[in-house]
Amino acid sequence: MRSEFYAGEVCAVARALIGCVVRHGETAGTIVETEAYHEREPACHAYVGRTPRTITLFGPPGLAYVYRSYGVHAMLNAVSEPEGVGAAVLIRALEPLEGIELMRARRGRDRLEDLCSGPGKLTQALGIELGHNDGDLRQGPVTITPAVALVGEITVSRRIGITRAVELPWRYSAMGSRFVSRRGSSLMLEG
DNA sequence: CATGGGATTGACT
DNA sequence: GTCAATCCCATGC
Repeated sequence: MRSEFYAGEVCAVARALIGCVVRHGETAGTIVETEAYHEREPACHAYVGRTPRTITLFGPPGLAYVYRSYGVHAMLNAVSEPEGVGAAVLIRALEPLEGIELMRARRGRDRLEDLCSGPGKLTQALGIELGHNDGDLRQGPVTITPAVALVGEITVSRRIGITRAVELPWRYSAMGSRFVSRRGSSLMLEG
């Protein structure tokens, strides 16, 4: 991934990440669902400004922002937009690609569709933890690399699981993929 | 220092 | 459909 890739407008980055590959150790998956978050809207953690929690979001583009959700799950984001702007793309679902047996062991599930079809599931399947916060997604240990296969049509819809700025159509998913997360509005606002 | 709220998931009714 | 688990950290006193 070229270094300026993540410096672009966060929704463009979220769309462009569909089809790219997330890898950690021997596990990897193709991104099929993302959401964009930006400091100017209240659903974004960076909305409150720079705090110990959000400082990574204001760092250079291409960093991993990993935080704990509901005290249980780790969430993986790609810091986007130029340094100084708090924005990131939440990686919400992957199509399992490599290390599937290890994913099954970590998840305690067998079905391929149950391994990475949600932001908390994919971090568990790939072994991504809070300690990966602030890491460089171009260097590893957690990496994102460009799409290898042709990327099909992308569906745009509203973000899932938030209570503020719910109207923004900032969720992107691979049309027809059986590996996307299942919850939330299925309203399609754009092809 | 005490409190409260999640960018979720899985089990259960 | 409902609900608890569980912890980081922003906020307010």
